[in-house]
Amino acid sequence: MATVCDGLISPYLDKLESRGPFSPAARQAITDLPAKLRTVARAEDIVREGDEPHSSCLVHSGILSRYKSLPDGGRQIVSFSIAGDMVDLQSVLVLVADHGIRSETAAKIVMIRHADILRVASEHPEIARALWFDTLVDGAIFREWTVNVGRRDARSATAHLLLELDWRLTQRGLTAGDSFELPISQADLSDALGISPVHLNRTLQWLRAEGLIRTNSHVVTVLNRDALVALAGFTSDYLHPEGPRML
Amino acid sequence: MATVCDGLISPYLDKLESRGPFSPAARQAITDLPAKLRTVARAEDIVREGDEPHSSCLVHSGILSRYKSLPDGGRQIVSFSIAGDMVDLQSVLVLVADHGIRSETAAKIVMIRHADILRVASEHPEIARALWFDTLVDGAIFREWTVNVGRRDARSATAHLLLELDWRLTQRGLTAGDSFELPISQADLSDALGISPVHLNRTLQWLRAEGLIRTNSHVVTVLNRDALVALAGFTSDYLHPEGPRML
DNA sequence: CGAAGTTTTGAGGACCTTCAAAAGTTGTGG
DNA sequence: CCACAACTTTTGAAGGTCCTCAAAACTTCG
Repeated sequence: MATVCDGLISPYLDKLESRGPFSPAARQAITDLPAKLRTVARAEDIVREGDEPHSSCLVHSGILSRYKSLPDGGRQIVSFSIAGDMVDLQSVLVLVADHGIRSETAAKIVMIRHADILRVASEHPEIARALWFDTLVDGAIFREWTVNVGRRDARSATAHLLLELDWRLTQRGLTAGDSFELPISQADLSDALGISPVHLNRTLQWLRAEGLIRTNSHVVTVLNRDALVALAGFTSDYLHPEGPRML
Repeated sequence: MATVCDGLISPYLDKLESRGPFSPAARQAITDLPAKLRTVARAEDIVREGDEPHSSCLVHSGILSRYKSLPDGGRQIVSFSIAGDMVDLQSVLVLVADHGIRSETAAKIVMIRHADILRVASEHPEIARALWFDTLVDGAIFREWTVNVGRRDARSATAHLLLELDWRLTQRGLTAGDSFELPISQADLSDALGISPVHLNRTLQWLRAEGLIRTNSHVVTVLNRDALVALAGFTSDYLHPEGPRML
């Protein structure tokens, strides 16, 4: 189930370096982080609310969700994590998990111990800054998500979610032209949008009928990007591709 | 308009120290941060989307909001900041603001330059860790906000917002028994809840009629806390009063 | 091929919105 | 200190978005 390998961190290192260079020493410290690869099935809980995890995880492949549960059994997904994302940097400093992490698809994840993350962060201020920045972009995504469920109707919210995923997947080279895989059921997607599965289904039908998207067995194709962007009111600004302030 | 004074940082220092002690040197470094007091009127923009601010601000008194605007003129408030909160730690590392900051009431704010924050953070790893933790709690509040607008109906969402404010104000000693001041118009509150002003008005009337709260010229009194907590599904866990992991 | 899960369809109803106007409150200047 | 203007809260009514329940059609997988 869990094996120790080299090079497991490189997707995350790539992501951090796309935002600015590291010194050779810092680069090496990240590469040398002890990491364990773990394979998880679809719909598996990785962290439950109330847990006190001792590791963060990096997505190697697949899609994870971060979600909060409600007393009535409802679930609100607050973000999706894709390959190259460090999930739950939160738990490095916050002892008790206030939200759950679950695999929405079968996935491979890389476990990295908090103690090791804290060590490299304190030894290399540039790493501390990169991790802090990553946390800040996380926050920006949460804010946009709030706008999505709070102020956009189902059509533009759905369009916005698809465009965010498309944009982030493209950043990692995980799209093929205007198409990307999204092997997530409508029921789970509706938990991300704060709407009912039935209504999401009708919304998707409308997006297809308008010629904005096509879906084929969990492959989404953007057919009319301009119209979709206009409907969603999407800009990638909040994802901060420009990277952190450099000193 | 702007004056340099001593002791302006102490409310924030108190907040950070409530989560764990600092070394004397770190404590002094925070106290010595150059700060300027600024008085702002109600409904004044402090940061606009697209700005590149060079300072973060600490709330000395009053309430600020962080919000995102929509193409159609709509507005979604994603959090309120009260006395002792450091607002926009985000902009320390993120150059371009992806959201606005506005005074919801008349307020006094303390401006602290990013360069100074970065300096003390890099000189004192314990400060860097405290600021990172603060950012993580910020993220937790955004997530809960997403749940509020996404999965709770107007009644429980409103109850939840009031309880969050009550809890945070109590932490700072800004409540009087079960009452606290909330000098914010219903129109602005509805922007925080993602509902229309008219519907918020009816929701507040319902909360009053049920005997859960009383409102008197912008003073909110919690009359039946147990029922309000049950309605909202509120716990303070996500606000992480326990503080960060200690090494 | 059967079982389990997922998507789709239908219908009725609840929640929330919009528009418009009245009633109440606050702030300011004469 | 009152009068007026501006703003905020409240009320009413009609309509749209979205929800729930329930069942049928379609996929996927063992």
